[in-house]
Order: sequence, then C-alpha cells, then structure tokens
Amino acid sequence: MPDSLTGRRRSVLHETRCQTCSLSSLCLPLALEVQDMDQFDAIIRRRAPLKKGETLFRQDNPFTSVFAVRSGSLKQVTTEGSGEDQLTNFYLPSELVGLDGIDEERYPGTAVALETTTVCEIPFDRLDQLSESLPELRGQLYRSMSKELRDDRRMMRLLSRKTADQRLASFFTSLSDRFRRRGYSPYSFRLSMSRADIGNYLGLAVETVSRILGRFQSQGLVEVSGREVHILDLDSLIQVAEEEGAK
Amino acid sequence: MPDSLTGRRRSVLHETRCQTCSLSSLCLPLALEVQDMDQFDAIIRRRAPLKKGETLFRQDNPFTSVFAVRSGSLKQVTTEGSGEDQLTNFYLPSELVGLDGIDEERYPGTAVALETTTVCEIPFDRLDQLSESLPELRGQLYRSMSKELRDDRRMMRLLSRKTADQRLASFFTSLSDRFRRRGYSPYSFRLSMSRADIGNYLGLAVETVSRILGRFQSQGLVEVSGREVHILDLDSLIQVAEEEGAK
DNA sequence: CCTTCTCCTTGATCGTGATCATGGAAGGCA
DNA sequence: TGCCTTCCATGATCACGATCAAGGAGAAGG
Repeated sequence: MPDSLTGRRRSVLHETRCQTCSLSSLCLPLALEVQDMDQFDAIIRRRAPLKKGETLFRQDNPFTSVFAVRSGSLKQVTTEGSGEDQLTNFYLPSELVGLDGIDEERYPGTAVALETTTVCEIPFDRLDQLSESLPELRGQLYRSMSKELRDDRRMMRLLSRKTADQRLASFFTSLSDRFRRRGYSPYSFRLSMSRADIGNYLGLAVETVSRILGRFQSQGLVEVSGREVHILDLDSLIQVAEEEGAK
Repeated sequence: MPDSLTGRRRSVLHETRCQTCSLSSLCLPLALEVQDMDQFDAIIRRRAPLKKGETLFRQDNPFTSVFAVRSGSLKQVTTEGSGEDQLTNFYLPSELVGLDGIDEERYPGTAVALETTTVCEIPFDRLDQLSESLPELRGQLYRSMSKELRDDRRMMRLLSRKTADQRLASFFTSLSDRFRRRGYSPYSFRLSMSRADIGNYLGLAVETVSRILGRFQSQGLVEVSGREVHILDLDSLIQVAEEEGAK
C-alpha cells in the first residue's frame, strides 16, 4: 500500500483516521462504507489540541468549517448586545460544533475548550460537496442537525417549565446518559465545567447550583466533591428531573 | 405541453406551483433556477387546507414529510411524560415545519393550525434525493435547519435571561419583523394565537401576559384589542426587548 | 513557602412572576 | 336569541430563586 507513509506521518502527530477512531460509530462517518470513509477522511483537517480556555472559533468569525469533538469538551457562548453571555451548549466527543453558523456564514457564538481538547475540522464546502455523492453522509448530516433541534426544544422546555431542582437533575441525568453512550461510566465522571457555567447554561444563579447540589448530596442522590461526581441513585434523579408540577 | 391538464387540475384545487407562489423567494426553492424549480415542484403534494384546531401531524407519528406553510399559521406542541404541554414554536408562511423529526423518524410534537392554514407537503425522501442533484436546494435545506438552530438559541437566551417584559417585547418585535419580511405591515397585525399560547411559548403565566400587555398599552407602546395589535412605538419596544439587566 | 486569584459554599433578604380567585367579554352553536 | 364555553383582565397573596454579603478551599505563580 503506497499510503503507509501517509498513515505513519499522521499517526505521529495524532491519529485522525476515521477508520481507527473509536468514535466513528457515533460521529458523522457513522454508516459509511470503508471506501466512503476514506473519501470522508481525506477532507478532514488536523488541528493542534486546544488547551483549556482556548477558543476554537469566535462569535462572528466567518463560518468555514464544522468541528467534530474527538476528546475533551467545549462550551459555546453567545454575547448579545451589551448583555451578559449566554452559554448555549456543551459539546462532548463525537458531537458536531458549528452547525448553527451555516445560515449566516458566521459563527453565532464563541467555542471555548473546557479542558485539553482535540477536534477534527471539517471544511463545510467540502463536506457539502461530498454529501452530494454519499447519501449516507448527507443523511447523517441531516440527522445531526435534526437531533440538535430536538435537543434544543427539550432545553426550552427545561428553561420554561422546570424548577431549579429539576434542571439540575436533568443536567446530571443527561450528562450521565451521554457518558454512557460513549462507553464511559454513567455513574462516575468529572465535570469539565464550572458551577458558573452550569448555572449560566441552566438559567440559574451560581449560588442556586451550589445549594441544590448540596441538597442532592444530603439526600443521597449524588456525591459531589469539587468537580468529581458520583451518581448514587440515578433512578431517583431521573424521577426528580421528570416529576410533575405536583411537587 | 402535455402537462397542461395537470396544471389546470392543480389550479382548480389551489395553486401549488412554486413559480407563481409569492413565497418562493423566502421558501425552499429560493435560489433555484426555473428548470430546477420544476423538478422541485413535481415532488410537492397538495393538501386540503387545515381548519383552525386541526392537526397537521401528531407527536410520535412516523416522520415522512416536511411542510412549508403557504398561508395561515401553526403551533408545535410537545407533551413530555405526564407533564404539561410545551409550545415549542409558531410557524408562519414560508417556514418549514417538521425538520426536527428527521433524526428519530417521528415527529417530536404535534402541529396544530391556529387558523385556516394551507401547507405544501414535501416528502422527505424525495427531497433528500433531489437535494443530491440540486446543490442550491441542498444548501437551502442546510440553511433552513441552521437558521432554526440559531433561532432556538435565541429563544433559550430569552427563556433563561429575560424578564417577563423583555419576553413580551421580544415576541412582538420578532412577529413584527417576520410580518415585514413577508410583505405585511409590521405595525398592524392580528395574533392567530391565544394569550395562553403566548404564555406557554414564552414561559409565562397567562395572567402575566395579560398584565404586561395592559402595561405596554398604558405606556403607549402598543394598542391591543383582543387579538388585534397595533404597534405604536416599535423603537421603544425594541429597546425594552434588549435592555440591560440594568433595569 | 506564602500570596493572590478564582471557584465554591452558605446565610439573609428581597422581588418577580406564579398561583388562586373572580368577573367580564367574546365567540360558537342550538 | 340566549346559553354555554372559552378567553381575557385584574386583584391579592405567596414562593422560588436572584441578589447581596461574607468566608473558605483550591489552584496558579512568584
């Protein structure tokens, strides 16, 4: 195979071939045939890992690419007018960042790494072209966007109807679920975001986040130490997250 | 032309040809060449107009099509668990309904007509196929979804950071803007939704909606009589919608 | 090491908007 | 026409969570 050198060179920097990526079953190449994956692979750009606090792109930067998170995590923050920032989303491995920039050809928020984070950069014009000949890829892209729409609607429900307790419980059960899907423990994980980030995302004051975490702990639902989280009673947590207005 | 009969038959029911639709410059066929528009036209299905209160699709129905609103308006309502309904969106002419169902192949909410409403049904598998050969159409579809993502993020900001006054003001300025873009008066329009719908959408109690509308009226910002709205001072309304936490 | 931030926790008070309660207006239907 | 239902407005009270205030814990950097 004449591409062994290419393969080797890539590996030296860091592995970016989709075939060997443990996330390929969750990420865009999902459902691609091997030869299709090669094509897809070819348009992906490597990126130096981001350190904590570094930005992947800034609000209003021209939109060029979407990014798949390989490891680590990011938050997306939007500043509107002279108001405060609004944290609109957290992104975990295999998730796509930047899809909301297609329309206006600018990123509608700033993406900041919450820890050391690596991403695959996917130039959107190339992706669009490739999606012409690969129906599976196109479908996957539609699905990714559709899923994000659905998640947003769920978030709206959370913000407009749920109490602070329900919001926190939802946040933890959702995180737990996302970790499980990625093959990590759904019961023990480390938060990469601060209390302030969580509060901002959930529409709560930092103090409220702290207090409720304390309460959850004293109720035996979770064990929290700094950013280290152990979920002790996932079922009850789910129940809290979904409980009726009938409190 | 052998298709004159088809053309005529269509017109008898109601005009559904994109070429003559006044919304084509806002809708999916935007930026399509005439001959491409014909292809697009061919996959669209006619639909009998919906009467007020009738549903276009129900939550958890299998996803088959997206719908472009031609006239009238719809709301999308999601029922989760045994909790209350959440109104996730209003749809006006030229907007696409159902895009959030692609991912799970089920509609994530029920779409209900707020008044007599006509829609163009666009079977998604056909749309996807066609988007393969029509890059402009594909781009338009990506943009539509991306725009909806952006709008959702704006809504999250509204729900998590804005006061009741700001929410109502935002709601009216946004409606005003959407009417203007569609060639209607941005200052005088009729609300197709009830106060309860508005409250549900904005995360407010009906009473709060009523009270604030009354206040806006006494402040000379708007004149409201039932569902008839006249915006008297759009600038101030925009200012209220955007004003700082510095109240 | 100690200093200096940033991050987190806990307490006390206050305000916005939900909730409860009621009456009136308007629209659908016999 | 009048009945009945749904929708809307307005008043009184209350609770959830924001805000203000202060102190502790942990990390970064000299």
